Amino acid sequence: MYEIIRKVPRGRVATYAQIAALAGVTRGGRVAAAALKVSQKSDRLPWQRIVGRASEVRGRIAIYDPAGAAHQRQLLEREGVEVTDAWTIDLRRYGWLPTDAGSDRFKP
DNA sequence: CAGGTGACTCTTT
DNA sequence: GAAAGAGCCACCT
Repeated sequence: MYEIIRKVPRGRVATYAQIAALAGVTRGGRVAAAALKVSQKSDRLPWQRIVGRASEVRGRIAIYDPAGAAHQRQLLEREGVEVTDAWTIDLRRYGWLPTDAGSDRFKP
């Protein structure tokens, strides 16, 4: 799962459910979230690019801790992702399409 | 084996 | 569209 997360390109974001699905876990949003929660800094993951899915076209920063959320926001903006005042991201503009990185490396 | 949990999300109002 | 509620899945007690 970490390998999949590392494939999300700069300036793009993916949802927890999306990561889980690519890892073979349908409706495993919470699982992906848990995986990130226990990850260590040494894992060098672009964790800031994984967001919750607020609707069909909107992603939302899912960090509850205000400081952590602000941090994620800063990291995203630094790489060109626009985050709204409501802590949401337009997935139509910044959402990652797995085909971008060649999903062929994933074997069911 | 039963029950609880959560950086989630899908469906129904 | 937004707001609730009910699911869901891997893990841990």
